[in-house]
Amino acid sequence: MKQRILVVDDEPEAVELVEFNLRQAGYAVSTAADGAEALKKARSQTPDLIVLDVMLPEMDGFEICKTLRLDAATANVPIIMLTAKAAEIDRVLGLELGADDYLTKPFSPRELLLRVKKILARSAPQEKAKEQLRFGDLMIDLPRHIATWKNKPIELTATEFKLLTILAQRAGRVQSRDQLLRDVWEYDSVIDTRTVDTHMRRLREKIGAAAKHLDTVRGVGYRFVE
Amino acid sequence: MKQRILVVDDEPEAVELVEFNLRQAGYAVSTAADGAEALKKARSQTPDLIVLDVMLPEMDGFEICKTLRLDAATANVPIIMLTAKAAEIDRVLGLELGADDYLTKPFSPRELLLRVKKILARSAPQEKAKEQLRFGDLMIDLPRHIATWKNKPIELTATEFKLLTILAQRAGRVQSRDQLLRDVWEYDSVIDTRTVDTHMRRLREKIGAAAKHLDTVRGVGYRFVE
DNA sequence: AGGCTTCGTCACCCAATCGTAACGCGTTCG
DNA sequence: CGAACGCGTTACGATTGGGTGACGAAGCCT
Repeated sequence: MKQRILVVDDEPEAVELVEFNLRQAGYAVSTAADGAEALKKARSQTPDLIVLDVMLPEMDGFEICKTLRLDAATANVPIIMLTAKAAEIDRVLGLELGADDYLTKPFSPRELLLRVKKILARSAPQEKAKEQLRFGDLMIDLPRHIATWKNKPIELTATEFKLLTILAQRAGRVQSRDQLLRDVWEYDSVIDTRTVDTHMRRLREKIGAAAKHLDTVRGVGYRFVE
Repeated sequence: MKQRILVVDDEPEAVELVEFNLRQAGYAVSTAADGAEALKKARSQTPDLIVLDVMLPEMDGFEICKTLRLDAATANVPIIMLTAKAAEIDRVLGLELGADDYLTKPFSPRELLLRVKKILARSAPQEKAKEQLRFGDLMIDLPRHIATWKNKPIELTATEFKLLTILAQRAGRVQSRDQLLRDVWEYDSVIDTRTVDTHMRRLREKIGAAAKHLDTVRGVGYRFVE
């Protein structure tokens, strides 16, 4: 599966150049011309890397960078800043804001690729086999056994946590009650299927607003929607 | 404790400039003027970072870099390469050889500091995690086999200490009783899982106020929280 | 050998958690 | 249009999981 890179720049030529080179190198590329579009795409696509120009109309690169860092969904996406000014203050700000690297324009495509490759190589191994699930403001951390909503922890019992996890891991696909009993309660369960309902209810109660992710499919079972 | 940086360059002026700025920033600095000296000091002092000029008499920066990477004692020390040539090939080589970053001369002291700080910030927490753990007023010293609370020593038995250590090293992640039995008691243990409970109790008793770090996750296991 | 520490196991107890039954409401279907 | 059905909701008894105290065995030191 290709890694996705979001390129943010208001100059079409610059975007084109960068996009071409990144595609050539085998990456999937999205683009955005302004801050609003950048934030929207960053959030919806959660790319593996963002190449971000500092000079943008309305919201500049620093603003975008800050905002991205504040949102749990994009806080960990590495960012490479592009700046036309060689002025050092820009660089400092760029790095201290949480950017992972920067390039001063004009830069060679080769140098860009080098930086991109390096950053991705560093962060790739961190993508531990789905140890952490994120859906908007909802976060589920398997090893920590913690679920949070808007960074606030949700108190869940062991079964509730497992139920939520199973549903979230199969996001989009409907799970029948029998299926859930097998996966959450471990097969062999001679348990009433209505038990699932009760636990779903308790789960919904506890996760509050996040309950919107939990869909009931009448006559079939339950489904986690993103 | 200050972090040590080894600066390798054959031009005394360059060394002086870099050394001054790094000291100013609070780092301990060693210097070397050629490859042989660099390798020797790198091995004997195992600095936290090496700033390495490419252009050196006899053995050049690339050679040194390769050699450092081959030696287990220095394989993981981050390296920042300095190059006077803007030629890209140098950069590529520098990064592909395992250098962690590079700077082209002339560079500003501020930019160097920025890079240094960034690299150290990335690798520092990994190193610390090995010898000494700190969580607020609680300190665990692995090599000394000592734990303290507000600088006052806590008397712990061998198993208690190991249990605490394992939990602290995996801070945040829940450890099941079986997991703990395997890691603390060494696998093969035909020990009752309830034994873990007892030791947890004794541990909590002894560490007193620090017990707030030890969380019970009902139905799952135990977790060390920061 | 004797006293002390450390360790593993057991038994007891309480509270959190779980499974089930019962009730009620909206939906579906004959 | 009404009965059957499916699911949410509430309530409650049963179970489980883990804290706690106690005890014997093994190791360690003097």
